[in-house]
Amino acid sequence: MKTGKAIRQDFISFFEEKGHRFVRSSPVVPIDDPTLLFTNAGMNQFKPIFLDLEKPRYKRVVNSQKCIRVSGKHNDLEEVGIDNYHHTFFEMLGNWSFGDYYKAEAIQWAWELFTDVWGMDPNRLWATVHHTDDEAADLWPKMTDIPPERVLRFGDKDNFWEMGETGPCGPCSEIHYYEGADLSRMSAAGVNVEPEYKELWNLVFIQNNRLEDGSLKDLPAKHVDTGAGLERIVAVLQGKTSNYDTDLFTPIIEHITKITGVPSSEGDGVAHRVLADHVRMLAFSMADGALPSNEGRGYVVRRILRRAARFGRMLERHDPFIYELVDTVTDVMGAAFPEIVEKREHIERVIEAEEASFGETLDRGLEIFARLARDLSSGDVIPGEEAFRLYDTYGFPLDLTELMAREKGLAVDTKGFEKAMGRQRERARGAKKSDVKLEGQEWVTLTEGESSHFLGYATIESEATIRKYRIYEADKLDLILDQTPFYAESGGQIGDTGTITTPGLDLKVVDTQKSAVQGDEEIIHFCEILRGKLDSETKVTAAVDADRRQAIRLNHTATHLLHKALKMVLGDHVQQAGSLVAPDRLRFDFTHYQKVSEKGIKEIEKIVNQVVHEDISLDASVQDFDDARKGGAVAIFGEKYGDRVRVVEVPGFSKELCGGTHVDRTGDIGYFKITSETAVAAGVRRMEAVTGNNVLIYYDQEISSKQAELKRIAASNEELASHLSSELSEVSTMAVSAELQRALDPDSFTLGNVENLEKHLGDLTTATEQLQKEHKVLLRELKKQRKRVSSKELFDDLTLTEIATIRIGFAILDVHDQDEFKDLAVEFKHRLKSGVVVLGTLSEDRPQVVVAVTDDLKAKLPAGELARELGQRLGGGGGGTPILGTAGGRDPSLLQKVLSETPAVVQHRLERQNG
RNA sequence: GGGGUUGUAGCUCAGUUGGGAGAGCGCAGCGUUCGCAACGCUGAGGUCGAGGGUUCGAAUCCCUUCAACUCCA
Repeated sequence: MKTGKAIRQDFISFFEEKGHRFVRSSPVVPIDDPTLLFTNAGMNQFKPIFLDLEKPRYKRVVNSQKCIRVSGKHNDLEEVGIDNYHHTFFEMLGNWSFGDYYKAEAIQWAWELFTDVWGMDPNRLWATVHHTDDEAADLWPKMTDIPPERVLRFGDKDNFWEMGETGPCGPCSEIHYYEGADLSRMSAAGVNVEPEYKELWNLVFIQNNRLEDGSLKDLPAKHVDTGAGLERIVAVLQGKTSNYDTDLFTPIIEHITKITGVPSSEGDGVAHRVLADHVRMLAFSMADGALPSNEGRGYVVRRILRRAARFGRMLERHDPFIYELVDTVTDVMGAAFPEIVEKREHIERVIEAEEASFGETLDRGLEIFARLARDLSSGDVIPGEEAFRLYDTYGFPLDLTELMAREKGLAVDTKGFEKAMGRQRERARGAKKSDVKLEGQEWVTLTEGESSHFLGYATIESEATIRKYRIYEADKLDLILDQTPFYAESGGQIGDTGTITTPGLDLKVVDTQKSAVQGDEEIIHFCEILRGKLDSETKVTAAVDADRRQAIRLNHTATHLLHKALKMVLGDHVQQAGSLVAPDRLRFDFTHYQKVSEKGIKEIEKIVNQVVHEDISLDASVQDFDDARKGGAVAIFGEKYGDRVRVVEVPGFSKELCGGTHVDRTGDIGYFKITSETAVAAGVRRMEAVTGNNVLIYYDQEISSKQAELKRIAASNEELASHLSSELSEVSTMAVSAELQRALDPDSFTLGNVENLEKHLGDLTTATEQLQKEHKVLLRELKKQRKRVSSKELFDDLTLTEIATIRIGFAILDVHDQDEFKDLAVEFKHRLKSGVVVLGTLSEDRPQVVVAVTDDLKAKLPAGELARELGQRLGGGGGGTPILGTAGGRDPSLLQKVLSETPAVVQHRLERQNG
């Protein structure tokens, strides 16, 4: 039996012998095509050639393309694993002619490969052509030995291929294979209808261009684009009816059986197929840089992983285990796709972390779903609101909810779900920062000519001419200049502030933004009028706030250094996910799947500070986008770049496409300090940092607040210790003061020396923690001591009386806290053996009462009821359980009186009960 | 940026119209045993995420805030 690996190689070798050039599969994550979530066909990487944007380097090409399909007309995620031939990840074998050979060769070679090389039974093969394509229909019997009656004609749906609404397209011709057991039952009527007829190879003849008006035009150059699913061909050649029974999948399925203990023959085998399929998709998407996240491509990855995890649970695996399968995927596919071998460890780690975090999410969701389903019976509909709550709050994907509902014979109100989702969208949109500021009043043109030329890389002050202005409030003015040193907010760097002046007008620039004005992108200066008013004068002096701009430059360069250091310490999966460069701090969001450890943060700081210390001179240059990328410059995904881009390089360290303003030398940054590390969303972390002088300010604030806290605790501990009689007090106060002395000693560090500041802050933190521990010990000791002393002596102070043979004891005491108060009442009650104890005290000048009743009397005289009565007499309230109640009021002078009324209250209660 | 959910013992979590903070597992000691596991007894371990407010009284109700998770943008 031929292996899948050999079959792939056969295909490539066959076409290489026919003069084709082998081209490596392009990444499954298309970086340069934001319109495409994943590479979903072999032609993706050749799209520019078909669109005539790029000249082909080779006229004949062969390849095996990694493809992912999770939605759209070709695939439905729900189908994957249910049947035997849908996949989220698969390989598309293809041969290509770019203006070279055409239909005759394509047809002849396809047939030759199938029947001669691979020895497929020609009696099982059928060909289809587009009903208008007489050329292909004639060629089939002519170029091959297929009988003419086995060439069938179909319409646009089956045999006309289009890339999109417009663009290159053409008729196609397919080869179908009948896999039924009984050849005599095979007939033309089954092709494109019955599942036993498998479409194996699609030969697309690109000869037309679809125009906007829907008409077709002939292309000057005709191309051949063919696609044959490797998995299906391997199934046919290995005599299997299921793709999952081929050697591309069986090692994975066996591995699943091994680690779950459930053979795929048990039940319908859906779970095994889903897992085997999904782990391939996960491994390949992650190898090419995708990461589970909550939007776009990353969200698709997450959904697939969650679907896999869900099916894993059907095999009784509730812990992360999918990541273990990656090993087998690399065994099967690694030779053809070395990237998954290289990235194996990374892939495993990401999958494991995501599995673990989803495990918790899933458990919660399953529980809520079970509760939901319990109240419903078969045929019922789960409300859209509930499905949405599962999704929105617990991250439980709708397709999972539907799946589980179907298992229980329930339906899901997906319309209601969509409605709830719509409301969510609206909320988010409504909260979006309004752009009202940029609309409103009309722009008035003062002078004509070039506008918004940015000078700010070289200078922060210049002469300029006002091009346009607009006034929307009496003292506010927006300006567009011919040229300006002001940087408009972009790439995370916030807009400059400063001044714009003429002899008759002083303006304060409060913000600078980029925006399209009458079709052109302009730099808009948002100004407040400090003095004068706009007259006919158009010449101005524009000056950026120099200190602020300088601080921004430090932070922006530091951001680049941080970005690179993160990649070095955490790995190449780190990608920028957002950034803010302000004068006082920088904020950097990036893709990473777990909290960055304390050690990692230190390491990152160290690397950045090392580069700062080396005082490297920066290079900035404008280059062609492609050259810049080839030179290794990092582009931010999702950012749009023009043909000409600015490249900012710290030679020997980092290189990024960036339009921002940077320092001249890394040494200008002075020092770099990370101030926080938090989560923004699952898979996205956020770091904040400060540079230069702000580092000192940061330490100053942190140290001051830590010192204040330390002093507060130290004072409190001393207060506690003074009440303690034991030796413990001396020991702890001594320890306290030693720590305190060291941490507060101003001579133990030198201001301006960052290492010392860092150490000092560390000392303060340790000292504070130490004192907090001691605080606990002291409190506990004090309580013990009080309890020992008080209970015996205070019992003697009780006033004892008897009402109807019930013993009543009451007293007013001094106590330190509520717990002690209650403890005493309980203890006194036990001493009485049978009876009622009522204690009163003043707490922060308010009367407090506790009532305790022994078990034998709790039915007759519930403590809570007595407390309620006493509380009312105190002008407050009360209540509690039958054995212990509390009460209180506001007027302290009432305490003595009310307490002495206790016997009367008991009497009253008993009388009411008897009467 | 805007929503939602969750923060209680080392871990997993209970905690009922607001009334003395709990269970299981784990940990320590003792007993049983030649020893281990198992078992029995005893014990330690909590700022109920933090800060305000309402109340006689808050883990519980209200507000603010922090953190984790999650969705939308």
